[in-house]
Amino acid sequence: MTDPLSKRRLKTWIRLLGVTRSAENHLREFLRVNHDTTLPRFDVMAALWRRRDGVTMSELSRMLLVSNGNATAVVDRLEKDGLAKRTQSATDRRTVYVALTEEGLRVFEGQAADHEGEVNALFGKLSEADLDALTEILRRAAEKGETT
Amino acid sequence: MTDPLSKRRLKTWIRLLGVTRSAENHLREFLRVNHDTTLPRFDVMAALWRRRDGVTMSELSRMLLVSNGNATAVVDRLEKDGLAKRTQSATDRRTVYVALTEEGLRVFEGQAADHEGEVNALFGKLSEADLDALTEILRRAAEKGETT
DNA sequence: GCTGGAAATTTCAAGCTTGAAATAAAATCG
DNA sequence: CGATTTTATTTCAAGCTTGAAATTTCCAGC
Repeated sequence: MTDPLSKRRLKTWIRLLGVTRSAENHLREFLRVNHDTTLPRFDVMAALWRRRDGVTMSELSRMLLVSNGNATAVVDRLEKDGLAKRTQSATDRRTVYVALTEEGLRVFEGQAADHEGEVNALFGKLSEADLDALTEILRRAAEKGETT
Repeated sequence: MTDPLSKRRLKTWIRLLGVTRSAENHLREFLRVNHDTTLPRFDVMAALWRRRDGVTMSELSRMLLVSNGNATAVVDRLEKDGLAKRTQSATDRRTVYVALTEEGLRVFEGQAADHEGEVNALFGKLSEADLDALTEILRRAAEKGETT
């Protein structure tokens, strides 16, 4: 039988997508204008910053929810610009660790502070209660289980 | 002065992005496997279906929150596959209307029913109250005003 | 120690996406 | 009217992204 909430879930998903895209577009423009960088580069650098002691390419693509090939391409470009570097694992010759360079670290930290400010402004209308509620709903949404 | 909620807003935004990407990845795979199509094509067709009496290229890209060049490229491919067609405006020779063809309409309606079912399953854990709350929070988030 | 399968990464083609520049047509206004 | 500006679309280069295939290395079981 058809779920009576089906249409509402679809509509809400479309709204969610709209808000997310809109915020992404805003942040993309912000990073481009103020830091001459792109969202994918920023995302990769953020992941590398969060795991400063080293990440493998696979972990990186899992963290960012993108394909392996994608991670390879973005890291290639960051490496070419001297912002990231690869290191072969000593114990497993298939594995490659990626990390920010000194410069990458410095550059990212400058971007990150600004980026946080922009996100804060973008979602300035959300109160603490909103954030709590949203977090809880997102947690439940991520369960992707059956209809209640 | 620094906003005490700033870090929480950032964290919530990252979660929101994670849930959205995860759902998009799932739906992309679903459309690929079951309907041999892609998310961007589906999105464009959905917009054309919603506005069956015709949309201009500009309206289309605004609806989807993508660049003009992007809309052009996707519509080009849909047109090549006989799923969409362009028509010159009679009154303004700059303007182009896009619409689904008969086949496009038929194909989309098949995909859409399935897609809705998949979204419903994906967010099956969200109750009606959750959907109400989420919609309200998203509405507020979209206001992008100052901190309260 | 072999051998077959699993895992980590890269490569590649095709499609997606942006932002800027180019084209063309319409609107504004002196 | 004619010049300027605005609007609609396309084109293009560069970067992003996927999914599949290729490579290399490790691991499990014989």
